[in-house]
Amino acid sequence: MKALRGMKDILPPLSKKYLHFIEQASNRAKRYGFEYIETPLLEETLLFKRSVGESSDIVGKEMYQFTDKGGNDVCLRPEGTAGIVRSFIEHKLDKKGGVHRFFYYGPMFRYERPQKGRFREFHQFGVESFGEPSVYEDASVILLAKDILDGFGIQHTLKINSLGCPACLPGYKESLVEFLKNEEGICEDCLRRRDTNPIRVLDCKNQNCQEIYKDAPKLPHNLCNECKKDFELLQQILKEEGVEFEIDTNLVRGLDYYTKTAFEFVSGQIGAQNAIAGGGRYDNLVEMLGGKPTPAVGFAIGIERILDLIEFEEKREGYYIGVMLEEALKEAFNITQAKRKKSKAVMEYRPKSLKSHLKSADRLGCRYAAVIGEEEYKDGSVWVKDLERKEEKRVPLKQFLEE
RNA sequence: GUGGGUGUAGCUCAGGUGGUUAGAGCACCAGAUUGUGGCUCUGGGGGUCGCCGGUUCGAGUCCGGUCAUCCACCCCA
Repeated sequence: MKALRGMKDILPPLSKKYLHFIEQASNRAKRYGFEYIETPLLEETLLFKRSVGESSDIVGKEMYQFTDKGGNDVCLRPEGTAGIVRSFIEHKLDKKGGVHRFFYYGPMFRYERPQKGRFREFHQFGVESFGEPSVYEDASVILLAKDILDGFGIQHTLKINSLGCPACLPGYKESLVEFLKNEEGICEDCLRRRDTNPIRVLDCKNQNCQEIYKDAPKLPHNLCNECKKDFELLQQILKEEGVEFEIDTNLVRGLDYYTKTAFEFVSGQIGAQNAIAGGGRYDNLVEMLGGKPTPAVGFAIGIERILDLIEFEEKREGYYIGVMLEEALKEAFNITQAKRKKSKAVMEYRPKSLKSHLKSADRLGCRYAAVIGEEEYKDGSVWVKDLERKEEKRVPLKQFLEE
C-alpha cells in the first residue's frame, strides 16, 4: 500500500519543521489580532462554485468532487477562504457587525499533476479579516505575511495590483474585451477567457499573448476614484513601512472573488511553482454567498513551498536514560517517568554498554545521558553526562531527580 | 490533460555487446576499547533489481505494456 499520487506523509524530521512553522506563523497572526478558526475539509460543491468561480481552473477541473452516501454533491476543499466565509455567515457574524479576524491552517486538495512545490494534498496557513474596509487592513495583512516570511529569513518579491470594484471593474472588462476583439493571434485559452473571465487573459503565460497585451488597457489605469485612492494609499503605507514591492498590472489571481487589492509573494528559489503566498481583498464574497455585505481581506501561504526554503535545527534537549544491567530497569523507568513531568526523557529498555548508550543518546538529540551501571545500582546513584559541555558526574538519585 | 527524465539495499548510486551465489559508499547492529558519543579499524544483518508479460537454454541487462516518481507546460499556495 502506498499513499495516493500527489499525497505525502509528513514524518520527522520534516514534521518538526512543519510544527515549528505553524507555531511561529500562529504567534505572528495572534499579534495582529487574528484568532484560530477551523472549518471542515469537506464542503458542499456549490460553495466553491459560487465563490472561487466556475470559470477558474480550480473549480473547473481540479476538485476532488463526489456524491456522498446521502446523495449530497460535496468536495474536498481546494482552498481555505470559501469555507471560512460560509462559517462566518452561518454563525451570523455578518449581522453581529464589528471586525472579525481569523487564522487557519490545514490540508487543501486539488487534483493536479504533481510537480516540484505542487501536490494534490498540500497545506496552507492563512488569515481572513472581515468587516474592515480600510486599506490599512490590506496593508496589515500584507505586513503580517511579510513578517512571517521574514521571520524565517525567506527571500521574496512582493507584487501588488488593484483589480477595482463593481464600480470600475465592469467598465474595464468591457474595454479589455473590446481590445481583444480587435487583436489577432491570441491563444485558444485566452479566447475562452475573453468570454468567461476576461481579466484572466492578463496573466496568460503565452509569450505571444503577452506581446499583444502590452498595448492592452491596464487595470490600475482604469480604477474609479475610490479604488485609485486606496491603491495609492496602500503603496504609500508600504513605502513608509519600508516594504519593497513592485506593481504587476497583470496580477489578477486565479480565484474569481478578489476585488481591489491583489498581492502575491514569489520566491526565485523553489522552481516553477514560485508563489509562496497570495491574497487580496474580496469585498463582495460574503454577499455573494448570501450574507450581509461585508468587506474582507486575507491571504494564504503554501506551507510545503515555505518548508523548502527554511532551515530548522533542533537543539539538544532533555534526557536519555539507560541501564547496563537488567536489575536496574525498574529504577530507571521510575526516574524516566519522574523526569517527564518537567522535560523530555527517552529511555532505552535494553541493557547495554556505556558506549552504546552514549551513541544512542547522541543520535536521539538528547542533552544529557543518564546511565545506571553496576556501581550506581549498588549505591543508589546515577551517572550523568552533559553531551554538549562534555561534563560528567555521579549524583545520588534524589539529587538527580531534583535537578 | 501534454511532454521529457528516472525506477537495483533504509539513503546515494555502480552493474560495456544477456551468462554461475547482484556490488560499493553512507546508515544500522556488534566487536576492537569487558564504564565514555561524533573519529578509525574489523565483522554482521539487510535486495520479489517497481510490476506484468514477451524474446531466450538463460533477463537487473533486450522488447512491449503498466504503475510510481521527478522536472517542465498548464495552473496556483
